[in-house]
Parts: sequence; C-alpha cells; structure tokens
Amino acid sequence: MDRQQSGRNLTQQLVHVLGAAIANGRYRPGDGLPSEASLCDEHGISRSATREAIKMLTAKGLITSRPRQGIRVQPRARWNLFDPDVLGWILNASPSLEMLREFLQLRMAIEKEAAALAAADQDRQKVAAIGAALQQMKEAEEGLRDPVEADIAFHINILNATNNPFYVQLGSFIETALRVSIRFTNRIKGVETASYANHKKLFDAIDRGEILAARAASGAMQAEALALIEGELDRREIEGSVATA
Amino acid sequence: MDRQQSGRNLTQQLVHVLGAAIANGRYRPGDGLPSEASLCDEHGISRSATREAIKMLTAKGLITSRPRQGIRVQPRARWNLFDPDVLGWILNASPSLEMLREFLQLRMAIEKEAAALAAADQDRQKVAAIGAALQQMKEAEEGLRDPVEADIAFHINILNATNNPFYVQLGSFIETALRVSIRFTNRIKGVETASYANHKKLFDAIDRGEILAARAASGAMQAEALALIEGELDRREIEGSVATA
DNA sequence: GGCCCATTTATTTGTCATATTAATCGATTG
DNA sequence: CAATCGATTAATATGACAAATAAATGGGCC
Repeated sequence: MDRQQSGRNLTQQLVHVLGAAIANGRYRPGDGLPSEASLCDEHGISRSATREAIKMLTAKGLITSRPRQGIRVQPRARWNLFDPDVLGWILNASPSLEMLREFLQLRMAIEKEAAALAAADQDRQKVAAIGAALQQMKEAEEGLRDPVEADIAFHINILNATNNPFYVQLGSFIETALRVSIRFTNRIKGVETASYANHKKLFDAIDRGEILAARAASGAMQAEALALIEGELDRREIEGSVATA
Repeated sequence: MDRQQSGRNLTQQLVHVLGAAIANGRYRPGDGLPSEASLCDEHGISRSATREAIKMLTAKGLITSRPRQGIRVQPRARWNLFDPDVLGWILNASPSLEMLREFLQLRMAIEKEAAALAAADQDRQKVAAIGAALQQMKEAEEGLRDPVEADIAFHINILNATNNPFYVQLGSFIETALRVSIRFTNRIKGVETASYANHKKLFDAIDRGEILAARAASGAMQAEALALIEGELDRREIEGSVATA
C-alpha cells in the first residue's frame, strides 16, 4: 500500500479501500473477506494496521469477525447508512436513480419537518445563517459563487436552526448525499434553475415563523425534485420495454 | 478489566465502558482522554486491545486521536447519533424529557412519511407483518404477551414495508430509542393505554393503500405522544418557577 | 530589552514483528 | 451418537522503532 498517499494513515487507507470494495459489491453480504493474514500480504502492511481497519469497519456495521469463521460482510440492513463514510462509499459505487429517489423520499420527510421546527423555534441567529446562504445562492446565480456549496449550506442551516440534535446530525448525512445527487441530477435537466425563488419562499416562511407555510414550501420543493426523478425513471422503463419489444 | 464478563471480548468491553463514559459527560467534548498507555494501565489490558477500542470509537465519531495531541472527545455534532451503540449510551446516560421530545420530533417526521410510503408501495407480505404485530398488541392487552415488544415490532414493520433502505435502517435506531422512551413515558402516564385502536386505524389505512389517511393516522399518534411530553415539560417548568419563587 | 522565527526536544500515536491464547468448525474415534 | 481431538482463525500480549507534532528553547533582529 502506498505509504505517502493522501495524508491518511495506513489504517484509514485500508478502511476506505475495503469499505468501497464492499459497497460496490466486490465482497457481498454473507461472503467472507480474505483472512487477516491475506489482507496483510495483499496490502503489504502489518497485522496491527489491518486489524484496526477491520475494527473500524465492524464499528460501522459493514462486517463481523469471529475466530475460525473469519471476516464476513454483514447484510445491508446492518450497515450504518447514516455514517457519512458508509453513505459516501455506497453512493459513489452506484449512484442509481432508484437510490436517488429513495434518498429524496427521506429528505421529503426530514426537511419538511425541519422547516416547520425551524419556523417554530425562531432562533434568530440561526435563521440569519439561512438567510446568508440564500444570499450566496443569489450571488451564485450571477456566477460569483459556487452554486452547489450555497445550496448545500442553505439546507444544512435549516437543519441547524431546528436546535434538535437529531436533525443537526442529519446535516452531514444530507451533505454527503447532496454532493453526489446534485452532480447526478444536473445531468438530467436544469434542476436547480428556478431554485432561488423557491428557496426564498421557504426562507421567508421560516423567518416569519409561519410553520404551516414553511412545511408546505419545503414539501413543494422536494416534491418537485422527486417528480423529476420519478418521471425519468418512468421514461427509462418505457424506453427499456420498447427496446426489448 | 474482568476477562470473563458478558461474552464480549476485551476490545468491545472497553468500547462500551469508554462510550458510556463519554456519553454521560465524564469526558467532555474538547477534553482529552487518558493516553493509550494510561488506558492500558487503568484497565489492565494490552495496547492492541486498547488501540482497537479507540479505533472503533473513532469510527463512530466520538473521538479523534493524533500523535502528541492524544485522544480527544469530538463535539457532539460529529457523533453518529444514528449508530445504535451511540444512541444507547446517550439515552441510558441521561434519558431526559428534552431528549425524549427531540426524539419524538424526529419520529414525527420519519414515521408519517413511512406510513405514506408503505401505503403507496403495497408490499402485501410486509403489510401482513404489520398486521401480525398488531394482532400481538391485541393479545398483549389481554396480558398474553409483552406489550412493549409488540409495539416496537409494529413500528419497525411499517418502516420495513416502505422498501426504502434508509427507512429500514432507521428501524434499529427507533427500536433502541423506543425501548428507553417507553420505559420513561410509562412512568408519566398511561401513554399506551388506548393505543390499540389508534394503531389499528393506522394499519387499516396502510392495508387499504389510503396514503393520506395513513399519513394522518401516524401523525395523530405521534402528535398525541408529543403533546403529552410537552405538557409534562411545561408542568415541570411551572413547578420549578413556583419552587424558586 | 523584547519580539519573532527557526530549531530542538519530548510526548504521544502510528507501525511493525512475533509469540501465545482462545474460540470454533469439522473430522475422528470410542 | 457423543465426546474428543486437530486445525484454522481471530484475540491478546509484548517490545521495539518510526513518525508526527505541540511545546520549549535559543538565536537573531529591530
């Protein structure tokens, strides 16, 4: 294993190599990974480093290891999907439209309520942070800033403004997934074109403490994105059946 | 460290000891933990086992460790709250009413949409599993079964019936939190008394594919529980201010 | 004299190598 | 059929050295 690489230590490098390999299906649930000894040989590192990597993957729910049985991949239901690393490996392995839809279905739930909670809580400082991100989105429309970063910041700041640690924690989850899915949806259509107006409407509702309006505005935005994906899924299905007919 | 204890190996024992200590505030964010060497001494185990425990806690986002700086507790926003271990440590450390409310605010978001998705997806086999859990709740009312287990199974099965891996994964999260919070709310009032009727209404809506009704029924149940907690919070606040007056 | 920057030093984790122990699956044998 | 034995694999222990880096140190400059 390349020792100079990427500022990460050997253990972390191996964690990412194995995590990605598991996520992309090179090792499948139920399958065994190579034994500790083999992994040491394959990557040219010591047992300590190897074992520590295995322990980290175990902690994230991807594998188990027991004497005599070796190291096995856990069923996907045991993976900690909400761990940013795990999510990143999965999304980078296969950023499918199906998974994108599933992700949006979750955002639909989370962000609608988050908007409502933020509107209810009225933490002025954190609401201001949402406004700042909105301003950056406007500047991005004029080409002065990175539109992706501004968009992400907007959504993260809403979660922060709930002052609910569970929602705040979901920020890192949504950020990871958003980076992948934005790259993905931008290929389909100009998803984020008319987005500033929508985002402003949502911000105004939160700012004024209009709980129902905030929930509705958030839901509308998510529903729009979801409809786009589901339309694309339908289209591909029809194309597929025509092609095979 | 007691080597015969609890079927867990030394590393896992230390993980749980330290995880619990961090969650209950013995070590606070920003603070340093004892060095590797000290931890070995304190617990009477080798450096290998100690280091592997540290790596597992690192993987869960609770700590970082760097040469010369030592081991430090991460800010809470970095903790993987959705890791069942982490959540368990936190809830067992301080099952406060505030956190219970925050948890319910999250369930409100998740389970409402999950009910809608389950109603839309109409996976007959998984809907039947919800029905089976409901039946167990009925039997539990007559004292034939454990009411807590049946209640949990009901909610988990709705998440499974979404066929969305993100919602499915949240099952283990909600299960962990539910076990604690049920123990907690039962002390306050007979929360789960009239619950069978509510649960049946929700099940029927999912079973018939009535998306809006399913979302509404789930929302109503959650809102009821939430109102109870918030009422209790208000009551205690008033009592507190009277007491200090 | 006091301040800033380069250098050194000391501490702590990172990595390696090797030996031994414990758990467990499968075969063997009474 | 059951108890036992053997082989395989991870679990634990130990000791050594390397690398990273925070803090102390000292030298040069204003």
